[in-house]
Parts: sequence; structure tokens; C-alpha cells
Amino acid sequence: MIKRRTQDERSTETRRLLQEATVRSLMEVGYANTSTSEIARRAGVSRGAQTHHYPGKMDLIVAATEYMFRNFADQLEALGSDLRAGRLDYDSFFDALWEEMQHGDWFYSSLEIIVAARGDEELRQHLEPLIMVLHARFEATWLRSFEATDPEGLGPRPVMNLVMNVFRGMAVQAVLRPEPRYFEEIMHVLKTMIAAHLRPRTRAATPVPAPPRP
Amino acid sequence: MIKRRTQDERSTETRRLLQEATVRSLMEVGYANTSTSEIARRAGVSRGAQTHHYPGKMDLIVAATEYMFRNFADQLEALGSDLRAGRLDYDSFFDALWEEMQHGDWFYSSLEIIVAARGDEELRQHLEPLIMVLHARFEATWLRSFEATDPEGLGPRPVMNLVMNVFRGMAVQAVLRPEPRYFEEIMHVLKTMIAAHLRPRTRAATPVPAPPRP
DNA sequence: ATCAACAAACGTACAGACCTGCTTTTAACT
DNA sequence: AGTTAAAAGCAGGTCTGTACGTTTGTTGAT
Repeated sequence: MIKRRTQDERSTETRRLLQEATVRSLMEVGYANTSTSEIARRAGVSRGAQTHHYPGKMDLIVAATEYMFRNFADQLEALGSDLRAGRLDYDSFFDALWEEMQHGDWFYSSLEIIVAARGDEELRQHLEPLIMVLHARFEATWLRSFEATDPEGLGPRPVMNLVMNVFRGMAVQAVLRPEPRYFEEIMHVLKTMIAAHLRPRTRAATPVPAPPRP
Repeated sequence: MIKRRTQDERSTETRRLLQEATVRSLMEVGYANTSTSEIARRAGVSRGAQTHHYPGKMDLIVAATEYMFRNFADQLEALGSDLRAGRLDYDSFFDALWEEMQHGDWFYSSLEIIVAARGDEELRQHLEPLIMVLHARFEATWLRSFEATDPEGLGPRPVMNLVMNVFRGMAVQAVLRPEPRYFEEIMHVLKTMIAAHLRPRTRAATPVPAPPRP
């Protein structure tokens, strides 16, 4: 009745459980209140198993970050693909992206880690390459999905960086401001400004995008 | 040789030392590594004096936050005043604001606190009113300093919120990205986009703002 | 194919460090 | 003198890193 697994399967599973538990813990109680024992408890593995795979707290955090970044880049890629295929229109793309940042796992757990890294040189050095990889994937998706309306004007890449930073800032604000009105206004301003410089590269025969579903 | 001070002066001085030390500690080592003993050591007061004025860690954090927010709002007010008086032009105003966020005490210590508040209901409730007061002051300064180019178009208030969120996002990014090029590009995009909708209310004779330099 | 020997994965327990809040004393001011 | 501010020390709790024992899977010689 006992399922037999190879060593590799056991390791992979345990690592995955720990990575997911770490992300969940960062999301729910933040970096400061995330302890290694708490993570082991959440993951349902013993503290010994944990230290076997990840000797120190930092190893755990870095592994979890890598896992989480990969997931988010995949999701963004999916959104971009929906936009290009005409399954999402311009407006809905931004709404979906903002929704994902606000309520998905990604933003707040990465925020916790980034803030923690500010005071921890070693952690920062481990994280820097991960962030760069993530942003390279963002950029690739974005450039596939948007083009400049005016070749002489602002290009898609700097505009993307602006957009991502607006969302980052908004998500930070959202911690202490519950008013949806505030964010709707900003979204409106952002969409208006962007629309003057970029348009989506849809593959659809008709360049008219489908209307957003309510 | 011992200077005689009233009780009130002694209290005020000790409180100020503790508030400043708290902000410095948040800046340098982050919320997670900020301990009450460390703060007392930095402030040069005993732990007893500390607990006398601020019984718990939260009281200390809240007081320091209030102190710091007040300072930042004052600085922003000064920048706005410089802009209106023509001592700063459009471009330099944004550059100065970004410089202040990046290298001043304000942003990163508030970031630490906001992030900590995400996982701490009580702290969040103490902070929310402080943030609202701060933003009301931002808004007042901003509305005194900018007006819409087109009365039918985007108003100064929503645009300000966009700008502040861009800066917030950029400052978070700056933790892990040292490249000034990245930020210069975004600043350029931001200035270009804003210039289409707002102009400074200078008291100077010529109301024409300088165009952003590439 | 079997079984012993080895290695990897996992479980339990503990020691040292640190941090917070509280209590008791001493000093300063009114 | 009496009250408030400041200093010093202690108690309880938590967290991290580590040591050591146990189980599970792998290997290879017979």
C-alpha cells in the first residue's frame, strides 16, 4: 500500500512543497514573521528534511523566489498571448495585469523579498540575477505584444518599464488604501497616456478587438 | 556645568532622539532587523528611557513614522514653492523629487513600514490615517503647483497620483537595479507624457514650461 | 534474483543568540 | 517631599543552525 518513489521524485516533491510553503508564508505573514520552522510546518515536512535540501534560510528564500518568478513570467506570457490572439482587448489586458499583481501571489511576496534584500547584501546578490531574468522575460513578452504608434516617438520598451513601475507603486499603495476609486482613476490616466504611444500587435484578421466581458 | 532642562525639554529631546534613531535604523537595516535595543543604542538613551516614553515597539514605530512623514511633506512643499517661484523648472522639479525619494530618508523607511504593516493588522490601522494626512498634503502642494493644459482632459490630481506611484515603483526597483540608464529612460517617458497634460503654475511672467530634454 | 553495504532523504532534539516586555532602583525636576 | 524621567537587570519566548539517529532507495557482488 506504500507508494514507492525514486529518490529523485521524493526530493523534487519535498522541494516543491517547501518552495510553495515559503511563498505562502511570505504572502500571509510577511518576511519578518516568516520562520523556517513555520515554513516546514506549512509544507508538512520535518525540519530535518528542510535543512537537508536548504541548509540556511537564505537558500530557501532564493529557491522560492526563483519558483515564483517563473510562475509569474508564465502568467504574463499567457496574458500577452491572449492579447495578441484577440482574446483580450487593450483595456482588459491592463485590467488583467493589475488584477494579477494585486491579488496573485507574485507581487507581494516579491515585495517582501526585495525589501528584505535592501538590508542584506548577500540576499541582494542572490536576487539580482533572478530579477534580471524575470525582466528579460517581461520585455520579450511586451515587445511581442505592443508596437509604437509613432516610430519617432516613445518606444514600447521604456513605456513598459513605466507601466510596470506604476503597477508596483499602486500595489504598494494598496496595502494602506482600500479605495478602489483611487486606483481606477490612475488606471484611466495610465491607459489614456499609453494609448497615445502604443498599440497592441494583434494577429486577428480584423484589428478590432473583442469587447471586454463584464 | 550640567545644563538644567525642564521635564518637558528632557522628554521632547529624548523622544526626538528615539524617533530619529528609529528612522535611521529602518533605513539602514530594515524593519526585520530593527530591534528596540538597537534603536536605544543608536539614540544614545537607555532602554528604560525608551520604554518609559514608548512602552511597545509599535508606539515607537508609529511615532517615528509620523515624524518622518511630516518632514517629507515639508520638503515636498518646499520643492513646489521653488517651482512656483521659478527657482526650479519643470524638468528639475521632477528630477529633484526623484532624487529626494531615492536618496532621502523618506521613501525607504516608509516602504519598510508599509510592508511590515501588510502582515500586521494593528500596525496597519495606526498607519492608515497617517498616510491619508500625508497624501492630503501632497495633493495640496501639487494642486497649487500644477494646472491642466486642457480643462477637458486629465486633471492634475489623478496625474499626481500616477506620478507618485511611478516614483514609488522606481524606488522599489532601485533596490535591485543599479543602472541609472533604466531610470533615466523612465523619467524621460514620464516627463513627456505629463507635459502633454499639465503645466506648472509659475508666478513668473512667462507661463511657458521648458520642454523635457532627451 | 538476493541481500548486504552504502548513500540519500528524513525525523528529533538541543544549544546559543537575541528580542521583547516588565520590574525594581536611582536620578532629576517641580 | 513627591512626581516624573532615566537606568539596569531579569524572565519568558522564539528563532536559527547543527548534531545525531532512523528510514528509504540504490548499487553491486554473489
